[in-house]
Amino acid sequence: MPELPEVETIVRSLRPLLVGSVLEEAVFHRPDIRWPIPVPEFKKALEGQPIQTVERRSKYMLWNNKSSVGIFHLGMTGRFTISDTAAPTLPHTHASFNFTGPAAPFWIHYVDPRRFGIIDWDKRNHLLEHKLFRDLGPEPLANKTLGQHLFQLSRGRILDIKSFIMDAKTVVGVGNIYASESLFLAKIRPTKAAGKVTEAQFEALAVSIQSVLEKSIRAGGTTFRDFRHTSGETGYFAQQLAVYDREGEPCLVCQKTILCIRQKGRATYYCAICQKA
DNA sequence: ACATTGACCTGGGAGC
DNA sequence: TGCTCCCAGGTCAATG
Repeated sequence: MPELPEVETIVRSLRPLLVGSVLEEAVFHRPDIRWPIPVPEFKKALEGQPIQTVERRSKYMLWNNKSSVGIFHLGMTGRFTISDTAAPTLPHTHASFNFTGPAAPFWIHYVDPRRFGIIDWDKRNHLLEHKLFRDLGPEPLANKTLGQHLFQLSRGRILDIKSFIMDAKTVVGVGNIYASESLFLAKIRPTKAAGKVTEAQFEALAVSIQSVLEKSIRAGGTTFRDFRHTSGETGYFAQQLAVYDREGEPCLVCQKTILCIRQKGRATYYCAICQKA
């Protein structure tokens, strides 16, 4: 499932295709995924108009036309496929979007077996007040003050640092894989209370979050079970993971066994030797 | 305000 | 082979 690097990779691959193309028709094969899709409103706002920009905010992909924005979240198992036909090629295809433009007409299919994803829309100038966007924290990439932001926001918090950085109100885009990976890189124990993490540790953590996300984007995103690029290739960042999904295997730094614990029901991987503080 | 838990779904793999 | 159980990359809503 897509974390931030996967969504960024998908956005970069779809952008050249979509920008300047006209969304002729949006077809919804079922009216609800995670939540009901506002089908008539979406069609009215997006159909018949050229896409001006395609961007990512948090793990959402946004299709902007002159006045409206289409909002897409891929949940845990979502993907887009590109096709030259209207017929869905995969099971669990919940929506299909027909584009015309400079090149031949094409269809983008939205596929999400588990239906944890979201399709919505808003007026472009209202997006920041949208329920899904108004409480989001800052983007982690190209953010020079991330360390300070995390430090100040964490004072007094007893929540463990791993859950703290996974909360999108703290900072967006740090999912379960990259939370474990960045804490390992920064040598911070995942169970430590966020409020006890020092300013210097947060500076190191900010650097680690950024480097692990950027490295994954360069590699085309992590792939485990569900994520594929729109073109169908798998990403290959998984080969570079230091601790995630490596329970029982030796730490790449000290050779001690990698441990797996649960925090808020989610698996956390770490090295007890390298992550003492 | 903050912390914790449950809920939403399907599919794949492990174990019997 | 077939059944059951457990797990999965997210995040919102409801509850203390």
